[in-house]
Amino acid sequence: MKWTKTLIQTLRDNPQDAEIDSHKLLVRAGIVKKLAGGLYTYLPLGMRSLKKVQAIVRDEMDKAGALEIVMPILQPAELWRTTGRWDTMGANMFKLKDRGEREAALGPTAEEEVTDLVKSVVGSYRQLPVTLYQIQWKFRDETRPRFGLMRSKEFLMKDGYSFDVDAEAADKTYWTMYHAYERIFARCGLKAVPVEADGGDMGDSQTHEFHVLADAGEDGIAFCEACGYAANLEKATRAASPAAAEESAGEIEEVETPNARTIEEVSSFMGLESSKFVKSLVYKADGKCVMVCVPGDRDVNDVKLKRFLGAKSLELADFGSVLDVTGANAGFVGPVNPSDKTLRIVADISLKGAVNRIVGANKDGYHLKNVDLKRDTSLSDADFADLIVVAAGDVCPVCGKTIVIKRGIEVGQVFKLGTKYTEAFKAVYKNDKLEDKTIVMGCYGVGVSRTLQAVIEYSHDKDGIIWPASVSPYQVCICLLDPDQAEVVKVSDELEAALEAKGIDVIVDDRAERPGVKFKDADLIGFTVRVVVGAKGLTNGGVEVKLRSEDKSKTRVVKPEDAAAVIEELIKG
RNA sequence: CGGAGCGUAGCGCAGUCUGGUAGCGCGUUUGCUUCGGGAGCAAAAGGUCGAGGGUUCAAAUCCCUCCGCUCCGACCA
Repeated sequence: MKWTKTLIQTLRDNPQDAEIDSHKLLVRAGIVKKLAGGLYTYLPLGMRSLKKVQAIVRDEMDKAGALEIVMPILQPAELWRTTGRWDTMGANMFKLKDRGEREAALGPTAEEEVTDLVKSVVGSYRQLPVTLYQIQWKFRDETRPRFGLMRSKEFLMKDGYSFDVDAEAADKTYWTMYHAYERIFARCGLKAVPVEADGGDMGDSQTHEFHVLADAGEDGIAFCEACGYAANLEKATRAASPAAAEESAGEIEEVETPNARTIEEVSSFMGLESSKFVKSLVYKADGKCVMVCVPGDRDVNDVKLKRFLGAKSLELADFGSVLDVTGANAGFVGPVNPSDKTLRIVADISLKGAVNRIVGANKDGYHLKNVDLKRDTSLSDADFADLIVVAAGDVCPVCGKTIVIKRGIEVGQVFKLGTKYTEAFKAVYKNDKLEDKTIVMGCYGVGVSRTLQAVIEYSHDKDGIIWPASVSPYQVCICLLDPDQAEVVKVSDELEAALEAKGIDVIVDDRAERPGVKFKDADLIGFTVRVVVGAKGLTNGGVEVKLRSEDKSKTRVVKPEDAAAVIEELIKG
């Protein structure tokens, strides 16, 4: 392909609306162009890379025995009502009506759609197991699209769904997919780490997220470098021990703390460390108020709390309810003697046995000193649990070493769904005794467009993108320095043909530009291999071959007739 | 949905406070010179100043309404 025959626009300046490197580079290198918030056009270069990621995903899915299908993006509301997700997913879905007032949604995912399909196609255990997948555009009405393709309203996703006869068979399928995912990301040039995640509404279902570690990542992950424990912050637990009884409890005492509401304000007002405080938050679990106490320097983990309480819904209580149950406004509430004596109080395990803490007094403008949680509150042993978000320095629940926190970009997830969807749809098969059995499901997602950006975030430098050969828009860029000299053009054309004959895709920068411009653009776009073909080089013995990942000073001068073979080796290596 | 900021040429920006012929850099087009890390000179094209309404002799600028975008937060099977 000749540069002048395609459509490439590179930009010198960073777009004003981009925050992270990969987003800036996506736009500057002419990979994508924004249409509106969260909506992007894939330009010719971006389309090529996107197709290469898709091809890798497709290849690994096929090898893992999954069958490709494609289902409608426009999904009838009825499907979603069957599982109740028309309402529970509600605001995240783009919903619409046709001229006959029939409701539908642009698919944000397809569990319902695929389960409905399988229910009508599968009837016998002989047809199982089966795994179906599609690579299809998904739509989510994100409250806040950001970071380019990272979180957009419309994105390309590979979604796969497995159907097995029982949990044991589903487990086997799960790990088949897990290993396929490891290969997919490795082939995209990524180091993606599987981390344990929370099963959400699916109860204790097993699930792993695949994350590419990056400072720009949106998700926090707890890691133990000693034993390899990795879990996202919703899920991560810690080996927490009750507070050591180092000191004897003092007399409880009321302190005036005017206008000091937050832990930060109160601790600086009183001149004490925030860890000496107990942060008390009032939540509504299934509509009923619950107070949660955690150390002042820690955050409540909503997922753990919800699970501990066995609640279906959980949200922070409104200010009015807080006042009703405690007798004070938010900022001055605490576990000691709330106005509602029936208020359920729970606390993080690390507060068990804690003495001499400071808590809100349930009286505006006051806090209590020297609180002994056992002596002064209604908390019993059963009210303590691991309820906080793990933080750096916590103790690994597996090996007891120290946990570190890193950030990651979630590029994929594998999930055991159990029978949540198949029960809702009554998707059953007949076993060999002609008994109806509910099919056991799993689902497996890869954010294809997000993976594309993750590659850039993972692999770039100050000059631009550094594409791995597997997903580079073109694997080789020939910088043709003297396009007006027939002899030079001939060498370039022959090399282009030789590379293409080897199945290597190549773009020839045949623009009437100065060398510097071509080098800058080649670096910015980041083609895996750059070849310089020019009159000067040819008189000095050949063409120059350089990997984008190599230092600028590093070049190989290669005889033109040997170049294709050398490049082939470099790409393989 | 709350808080903040921005919207002027394809891209990046100035001009708005203090109303008076719409500017700069990059990019684009043409010509000449240059030619190994985003060249120089010369000429040129390109704008309903986000939209609508109002004030005024006069509005990019002041006022009102709306729309869009970005960031922080909330949200994210």
